[in-house]
Amino acid sequence: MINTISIAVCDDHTLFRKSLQIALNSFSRINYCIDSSNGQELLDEFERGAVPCIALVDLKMPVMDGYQTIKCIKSKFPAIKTIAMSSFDNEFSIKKTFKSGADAFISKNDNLEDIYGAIIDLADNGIHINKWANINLSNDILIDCLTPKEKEVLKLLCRDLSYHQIADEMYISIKTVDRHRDEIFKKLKVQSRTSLVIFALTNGIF
Amino acid sequence: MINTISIAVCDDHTLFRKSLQIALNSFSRINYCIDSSNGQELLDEFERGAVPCIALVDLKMPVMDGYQTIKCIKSKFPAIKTIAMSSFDNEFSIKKTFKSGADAFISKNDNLEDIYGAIIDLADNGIHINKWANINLSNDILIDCLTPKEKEVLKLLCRDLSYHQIADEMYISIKTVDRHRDEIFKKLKVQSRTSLVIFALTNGIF
DNA sequence: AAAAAAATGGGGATTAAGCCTCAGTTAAAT
DNA sequence: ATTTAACTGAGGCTTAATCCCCATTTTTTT
Repeated sequence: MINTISIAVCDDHTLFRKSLQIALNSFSRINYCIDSSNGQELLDEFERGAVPCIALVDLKMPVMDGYQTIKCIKSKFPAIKTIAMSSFDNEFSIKKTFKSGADAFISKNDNLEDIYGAIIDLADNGIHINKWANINLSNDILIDCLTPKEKEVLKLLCRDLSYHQIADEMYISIKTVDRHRDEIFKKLKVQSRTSLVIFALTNGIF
Repeated sequence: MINTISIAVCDDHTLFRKSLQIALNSFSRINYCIDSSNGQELLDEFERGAVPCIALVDLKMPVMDGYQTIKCIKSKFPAIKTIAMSSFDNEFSIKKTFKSGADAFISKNDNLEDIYGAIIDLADNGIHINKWANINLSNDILIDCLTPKEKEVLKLLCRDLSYHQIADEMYISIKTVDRHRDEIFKKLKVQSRTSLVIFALTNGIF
């Protein structure tokens, strides 16, 4: 057990990042806290030798999102414990987070004490039993039940491409695109691409 | 000029709200800082007598959004200076913010010093020349050029209602809905409701 | 009072979306 | 080796969306 804990905060919103940094520094056991505005920047810091005990990573970021960032950290710096932070506390985000190898998940609706609790747990025991972890991660949900091709079609549908354009992009026939769309609609229980876009954007899917 | 400044922070994300609160309290001239998670709660606090010098209000909140909240504050507690905070620093949000009667606009991409600067300006001089204010607020942009009826149609289009449903909702004919839509498309330069939804959601219009 | 902007809605046309069934092929899993 | 899941695509259909044109009435502005 280490008494002083070093932290890295990674979030694209400066106001949040800097505030959280100050807030965390007010806890006695946290001795210092670096910050960066995206995943790439964070990894660069680590390469330069500024390696913390724990990294707090926002999921929605430009350049390199939180999932990718956590994956990279886990492969290059396995000693660093990672905590994902997200505004979207739905099953999809949480599941994807743990699949990326994160050690904990914190919602932006949680309290500072929750995040500090996770930090302490990870620093002292290397593990944190997440309050979000039991949100039935067992049964497949929503986008997770989509096949690779269906996900690709979904992504293009949400970029407002027509069937024709999607067919061109994927080198398949319009009819196949239509079949994929049909499956997506049934699996996600929607009847229009508008619903799909609303779903994807409000849940932070892409 | 008052030496001690009291603040209220209103934001639905607990983690951000509490962090900002701690961060602001670290500035010597800020003596205390209350917080609430939505506009209604904030106004209730004010009614109860907890009236601060300055209110920091997030624009995107449940129950009552930032624009409405600022309007209410300005009508019921005109002495309180308001600063809007937003993740969306586009012309639309900024313009709408000042129309609501806000005294300043702060992007969540700004630094803590920016927000502290705005607070000091407002507390000492009652005015803050915003770095965002000169972002050509003069020429009409995007959604702002829509008529009231067009905005209503836009809102319903983004809720994935069909023309038929919109017509029913607004007590007008489908043909009129179609004409409104036509105008919206031309004004916002889009060709599909999907683009419209993407535009609205990624810019925090609704 | 005159002009401009907003709201209304009809006619009509093309295109895209959505929905269903069926069926062959390929790849993965048991 | 056989079942299962994924990918592929055809035919055909219905409805909704998109995009023109036009005209009238109401409201607002000048």
